[in-house]
Amino acid sequence: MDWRAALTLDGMGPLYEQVKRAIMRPIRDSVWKPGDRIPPEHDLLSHFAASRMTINRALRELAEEGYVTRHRRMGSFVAVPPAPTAILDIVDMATVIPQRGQDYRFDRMAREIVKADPELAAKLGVALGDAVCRVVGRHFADGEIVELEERWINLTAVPAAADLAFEDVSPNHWLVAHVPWTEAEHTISAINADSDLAAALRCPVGTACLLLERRTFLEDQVVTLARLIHPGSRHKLTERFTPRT
Amino acid sequence: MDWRAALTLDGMGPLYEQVKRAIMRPIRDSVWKPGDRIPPEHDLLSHFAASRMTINRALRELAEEGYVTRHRRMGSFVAVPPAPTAILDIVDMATVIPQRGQDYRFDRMAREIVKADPELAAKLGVALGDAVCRVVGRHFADGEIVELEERWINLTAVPAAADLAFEDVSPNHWLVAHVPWTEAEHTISAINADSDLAAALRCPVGTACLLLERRTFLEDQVVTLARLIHPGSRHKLTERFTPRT
DNA sequence: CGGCGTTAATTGTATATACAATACAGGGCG
DNA sequence: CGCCCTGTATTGTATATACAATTAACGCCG
Repeated sequence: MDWRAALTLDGMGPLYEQVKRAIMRPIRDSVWKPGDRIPPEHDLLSHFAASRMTINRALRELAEEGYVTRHRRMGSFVAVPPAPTAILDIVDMATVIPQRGQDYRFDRMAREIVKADPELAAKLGVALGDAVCRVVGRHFADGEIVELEERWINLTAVPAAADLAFEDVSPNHWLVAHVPWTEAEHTISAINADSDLAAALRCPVGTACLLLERRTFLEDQVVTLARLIHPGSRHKLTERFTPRT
Repeated sequence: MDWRAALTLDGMGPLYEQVKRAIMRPIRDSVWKPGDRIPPEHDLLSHFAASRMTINRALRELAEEGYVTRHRRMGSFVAVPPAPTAILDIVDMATVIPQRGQDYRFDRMAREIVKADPELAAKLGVALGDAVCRVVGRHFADGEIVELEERWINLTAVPAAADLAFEDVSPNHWLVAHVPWTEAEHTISAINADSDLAAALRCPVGTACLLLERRTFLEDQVVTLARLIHPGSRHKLTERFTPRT
């Protein structure tokens, strides 16, 4: 019954939006965790002194947005956060591979702090000579190389990364957990493996590889730059979407 | 007043969803074009014999989904579709290349009506032996080969395609202009050019190429299947997007 | 104890109604 | 003519109410 103290209206905007925010607050703050029960409409209705249609609209929209799930007779619950699987979404191998029941391992090959040369400075949007953390490593699934990751981190935007070794945890995995972002830019192309790449991927020279370059932004500032390379024939990436006609 | 004939309910599912589909039909079929006025709630209400809340919910959700725009006192209008620039969106070379100031040409290499073999039938979701139109052609920009298109069209879903030669206009261009769709599925991979592909693209054997396979759906029915192949080193595809949360 | 019908809690949809907010349209008036 | 004021069409939100659908829980009965 103590949920009543946590759910307060903020008096701004339409009532149904206030109710949405009131319910999102304990969800955002992890006071209510995935699977937890949300009070039924009838209780919220009396608590907020609103009509059921208003409460229903708030919960229905939260359900459409994926934050809660609802079932007749059973009630409403905090949703489990969706696993990101779409291609160009942030795919974190450390999360995806175990989900497929495979054994995951990250193998760091290099890590250094470099000063930005003109090309890197332009791509990262930093000043010439600014410190950038560069990490190279491989992602394994059941012992097979799934992805080669070459990563530059803007230490001006993410100073905490300077103290990390990235020996067992990939930059990708650490970044998605610790650094917020607002926008991402992707470039996909196909390249032939040169001798260095072939050695790193343990594939024949000349093999067609899928190269995904990603720049991640936080409010117009480039946070990080990644080159993710997949041995082409083996790994396909799919997504499905609906048009925004 | 002739809009009344075009707006019919289909009797399936909740009323507000039927109303949504009824309104989407003329929008999807371009009978109502961007900027066109949608009848006000009051008129729809009497036409469908529904309450205003139901009509309002249908239109409100269509607005949230980006298909219509609404303004108090002014009414509801068909939304102008956002310019399709994203990578995996429908990219029509015949549109994009002239926009870049380059000279565009389509060169048809083959066209045939085939009967679906088991693999094709499965991919297109048609019965074994159903008629399928297959077209192969190349897209040129300033005389250079930019894309090889191999296309299968489900003639059950798009019978009109049986009468077209696709000599100068690509299947892609014709389809985006004439055939509505609701969903698309993409698979991206990298392949090495074999001798046939190398000949078609006029590139060395073994060149890494970007292969984009696209299945386009209209209400769970596969309309068309495309294999779009780009010489990898030269052509990159980019998109930019914001996270969902 | 097990199967089966009943009840009840909860969400899903629909209607009728009301008032507020917005912004165009038209008229009165200087 | 230009300005303001009011009327009005249209969408936005809120309430009260009703019935349908789903399914867990209960209780009855063999």
